[in-house]
Amino acid sequence: MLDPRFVRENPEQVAELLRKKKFDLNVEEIKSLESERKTVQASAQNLRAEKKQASKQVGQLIGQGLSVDEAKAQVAEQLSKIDSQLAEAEVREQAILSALDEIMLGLPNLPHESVADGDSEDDNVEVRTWGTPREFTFEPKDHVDLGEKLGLDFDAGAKLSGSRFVVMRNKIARLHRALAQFMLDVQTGEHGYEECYTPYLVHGHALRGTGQLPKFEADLFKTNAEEQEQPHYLIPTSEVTLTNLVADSILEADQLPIKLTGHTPCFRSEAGSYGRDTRGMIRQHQFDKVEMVRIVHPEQSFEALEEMTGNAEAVLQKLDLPYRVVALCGGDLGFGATKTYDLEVWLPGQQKFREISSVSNCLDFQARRMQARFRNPETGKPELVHTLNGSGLAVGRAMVAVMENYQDEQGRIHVPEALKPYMGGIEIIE
RNA sequence: GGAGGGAUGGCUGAGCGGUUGAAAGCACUGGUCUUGAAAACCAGCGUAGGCUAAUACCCUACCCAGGGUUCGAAUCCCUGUCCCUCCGCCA
Repeated sequence: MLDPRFVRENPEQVAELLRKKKFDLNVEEIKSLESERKTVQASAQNLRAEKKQASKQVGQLIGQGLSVDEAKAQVAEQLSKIDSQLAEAEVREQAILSALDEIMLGLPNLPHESVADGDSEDDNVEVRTWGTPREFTFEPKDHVDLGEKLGLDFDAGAKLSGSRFVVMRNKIARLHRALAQFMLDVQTGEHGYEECYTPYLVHGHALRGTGQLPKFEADLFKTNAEEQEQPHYLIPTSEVTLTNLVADSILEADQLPIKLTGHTPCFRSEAGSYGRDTRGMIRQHQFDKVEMVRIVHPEQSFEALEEMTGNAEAVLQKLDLPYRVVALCGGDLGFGATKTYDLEVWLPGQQKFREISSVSNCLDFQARRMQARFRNPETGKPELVHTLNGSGLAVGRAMVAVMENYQDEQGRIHVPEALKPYMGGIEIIE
């Protein structure tokens, strides 16, 4: 959430910035709701003050020896007048406040000044590339063709759960597990992240904290939808659980930065992407990811963004997979992010770079929703922290990249050097 | 699944339905004292909104959340969430 105060004091400026993100802010609506809020709130407050006075008077009269009924009678007429006015004022007040609240919760984060203009991923800016795509002496296959004989079974996934699910078997399943273990070891052992195991099901408030709710409910899987009970949602990423670990807390300055990582499955309904990437495991309803989250001092978030991007890159470099780093343009930037770098790995089967990691700085956008603060020693006051999150990396897509980049003419996969310690002696997947 | 207990300010922890936004202690901040520090003593110390030149007054709201009773609710009732104890079941 943006600072409501900033929004109402600078609606034009906010609208201008949000245009870069392709978000249309209705400035007039905000202005009129705001001015109405002020007048309604002021009158409701005055009425409450009067009512409070009257009630207090009853207490005082009783203290002076009047009976309760006599004391009540003294203020009855006055009170009934106040009550009817107050009831009306409160209805309006609540309607306006919830309308404003809904608008505020729906506003995306403001893009950083360094973010380029643009509508889609085609306008993202390449920052750097690493590695050289391998020259094949044969026609490289994509992971679906390669996986057919190796244990990557999309038909079995569909049989159990429908489209966009997969079953992995044998050495492919092992490779998938090895990748996750390897990534977790890199992030904990070499980059100082604390390993976490977190729930895969969360309450709505956690999703509200990181920004998936209320706006993106359609992208989530929801459980026990029967009314009454508070529903659980399957996490779309462990950014949700890792980041919300600091919700509703006031941290000491010396606890920062907090660096967390975890390996979890992620569940996405992929609403609105019916036609995209229907082949293979690029876009699944369930996939694994090793996530990185940092909770930092507000002055250090951009530095942390660069570092975290490097932390994700390290995994690709160790796997010797060519990739490029792009800075997302305004139109491609996510809801909570002010700036995002995507890592795109080279896929020989598609002859394309494909997203394998996304690292974002959310500033205080999530912290404000979560009420995650730290005590600033300079002011002695609690202030909002900054949060960042990034994939380090998406396990399924990393496996796709390994398969396609390490294939040979016979359709076998040669296990990358870095993964050998995790493969129990398996060097070739066939 | 069943039976109980609990949720109060940064923390611990009081709080007969009526000047209680809330005792006390700790922590923190300023001061006195001291060569300095500690101790001791004094004072201050929540958040948000409104008003305002103002981080000054004043007003309103907030004692887990949402409803309700009442002239008046931190205090009574209902629902939800979370935590704890016991029983049952269970990997």
